[in-house]
Amino acid sequence: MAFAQPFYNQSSLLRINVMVVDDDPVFLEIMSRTLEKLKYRDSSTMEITVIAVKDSREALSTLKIERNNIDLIVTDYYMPDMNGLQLKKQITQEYGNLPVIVMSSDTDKEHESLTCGAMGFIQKPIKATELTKFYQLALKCKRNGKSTLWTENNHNDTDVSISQQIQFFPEQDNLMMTKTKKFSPRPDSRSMNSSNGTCVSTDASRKNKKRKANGGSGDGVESLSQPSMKSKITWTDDLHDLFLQAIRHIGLDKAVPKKILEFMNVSYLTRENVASHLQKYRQFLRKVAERSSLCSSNMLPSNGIDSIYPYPHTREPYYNNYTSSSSWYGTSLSNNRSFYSNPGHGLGQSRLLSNTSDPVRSNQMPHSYMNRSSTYDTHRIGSNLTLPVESNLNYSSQNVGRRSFLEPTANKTSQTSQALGFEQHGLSAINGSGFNNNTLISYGSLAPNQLGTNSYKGSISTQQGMTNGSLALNQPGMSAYGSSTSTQPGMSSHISLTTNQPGRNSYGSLTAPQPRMSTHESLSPNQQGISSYENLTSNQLGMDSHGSLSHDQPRMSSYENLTSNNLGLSSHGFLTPNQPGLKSYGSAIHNVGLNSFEGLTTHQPGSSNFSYGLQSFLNNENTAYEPQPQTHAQAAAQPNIEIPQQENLSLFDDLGNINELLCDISNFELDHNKQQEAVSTTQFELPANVSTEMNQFFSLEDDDWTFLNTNQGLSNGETSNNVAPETNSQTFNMSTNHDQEQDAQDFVDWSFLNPEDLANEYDFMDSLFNGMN
DNA sequence: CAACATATCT
DNA sequence: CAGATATGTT
Repeated sequence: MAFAQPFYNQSSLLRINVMVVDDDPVFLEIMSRTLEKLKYRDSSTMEITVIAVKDSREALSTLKIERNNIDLIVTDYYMPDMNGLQLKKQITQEYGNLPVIVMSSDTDKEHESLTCGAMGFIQKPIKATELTKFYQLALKCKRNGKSTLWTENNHNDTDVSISQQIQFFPEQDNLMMTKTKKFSPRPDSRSMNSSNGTCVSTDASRKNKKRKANGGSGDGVESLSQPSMKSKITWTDDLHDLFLQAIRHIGLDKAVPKKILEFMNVSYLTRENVASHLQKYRQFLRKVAERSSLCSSNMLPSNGIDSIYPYPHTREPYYNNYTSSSSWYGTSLSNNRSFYSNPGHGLGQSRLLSNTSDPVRSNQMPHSYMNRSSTYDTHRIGSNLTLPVESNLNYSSQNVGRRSFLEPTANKTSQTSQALGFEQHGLSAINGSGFNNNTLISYGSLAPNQLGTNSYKGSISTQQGMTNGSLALNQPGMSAYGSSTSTQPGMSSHISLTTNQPGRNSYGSLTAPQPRMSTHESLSPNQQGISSYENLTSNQLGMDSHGSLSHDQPRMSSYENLTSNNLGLSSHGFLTPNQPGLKSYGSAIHNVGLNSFEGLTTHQPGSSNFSYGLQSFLNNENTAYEPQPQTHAQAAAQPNIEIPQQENLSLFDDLGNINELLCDISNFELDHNKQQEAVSTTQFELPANVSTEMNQFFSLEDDDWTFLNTNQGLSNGETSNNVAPETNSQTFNMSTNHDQEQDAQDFVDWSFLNPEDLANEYDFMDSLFNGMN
């Protein structure tokens, strides 16, 4: 790698490595040269390296190799293939939260950039003097240990002088110890345990077990000449989503770090990383569970939930699923059980989940608010609380000046209250918010206990109302356009959802125990009353699927492959044995009482072909069980069966854009190993003769820069309008270049059903089947 | 001893 | 606080 050496060949040097990405070669060169010229005057103290790359692809491949050596990334917005923000997201996905500054002549991109997690935005053309700010930022990030791997050796002192900032590299560990007492390395604990305090061998092996920066297999090529790259990984939402997916997939009680790590398949993650995160996650869940049990009497009454999900059998698997665990999760869910099982008290969320025009949480959220904001639609079952994208994203007009984009914690109550008609609650923020606000709107991180919240980014528990970002536990009645995790009843989500989410509507992956949902992607077991457009597995009652289905799914309707023991199914694809009462439009074998429009094979009594099939099905011929061995291919083919195409399904990104789901999400996987091509970079060998004063580097002056999250790397300070799948593999691409739309829902959206339809199982199924016919 | 859980540190 | 690291346990 052509530029790698300069990173390592100095013994004590503050190195700043800036990567500039721009497809305009002229600008790129000017920019790079200027940056190089702005080297700090004392080149023995600070060394600046500019890596110039011409496009996003090259930027990513460079990062593969030098991820941990890049302190700052400056990217143009408009570039072919992938714009600067897409690049940012991709970087975040693959390498964590590196500081990215977006450049564009288009000031309209400023807000988008900051919303999407860019650390800064700068308008082209750029004055040379402004470029020093890049170094300020790079230094700041480096100092805070947010951006690069050198965190272990970094001070966190905010007032550290530049001389103290000097970085040492591992091959100078001895030097480091003598020069900076703070940095005395600890003995390796395992070696201490295992070898009576003799930490030499294991310490060495561990210390030098460098994770490869290029996203390789992580096989730990040891090289004493390389620095120990122990970066502080950032659990971005995307990464956390993957983590959650892993937990879902493995099973909550069986999810251990190693398995999670294997599932996640993220090259730069270590088992320790996962273990640490898992620990925090468990703590989080426990906290939420405790809160839930404490607050359940008035915050989240099961009344509303139960009244919508009246089937006891539906609720049951819910709780039984995890009771084996004696860990935190068992505790958590047992709490949840009581949480859901207790008779409700009619406050708040039950109204959200009910078909009533009464005020939702009348003590907190007047009906006028609901009407005015169009945020809630009380007539939707399961609270498909679709957010009006326009109103949420329209920062102009009357909301200007009322919203804070950059001040995450300010208590700006009543700033938006008038717009929301909501007294002194209802602030809005673009960045992280961490307080107990009612009805706030946030485009950044949100913390617990935020009722009626609307968020575009990481949000955690007990937020009732809605969100447009990541959601964690116990968020009833919400609508999410990002990831959502468990125990979120009555939600609508456009991305991944995990367990225990009844009455939901999802456009992404769903896992077990989610009754009465509608989804457009993969679903796993024990999901009753679900409607799905992709793969479904066993034990899903009353479903409607447009993808593969497996066992034990009574009363389903499917448009693709079905396997055995599916009672009362309707299928438009292949069916396998023992599916009584089916209706099929494709191949079917061993089916009892079915109605088929294509090839049927043996042991299909009471079945019918197209000429009279539908009627026979409606006549309930599965009760007239008469074996009628048939030759295959006997039935007439049913032409032009309308099968909803996966390609037509839509996903919504965090900002409400519709994204076409082009590929099967099951193909989605992280692949950090691809694209190993050589990195071509341009280095500029210019004399460092531009003297820039020290204080220039450390004083941020007010000008037309906008900075967001100078403490980059904090996951809650970041925003993004995309989620995991978007940024990753070739097999799952969503374009963000769609106009904002909201209503392209070419599927059976159960959330639009009348609540009474869902209150009765048969009515419910009728709705389903009628919809299919 | 690897892997896990938990405690503590930064 | 989030993530890393140390320590105890299986």
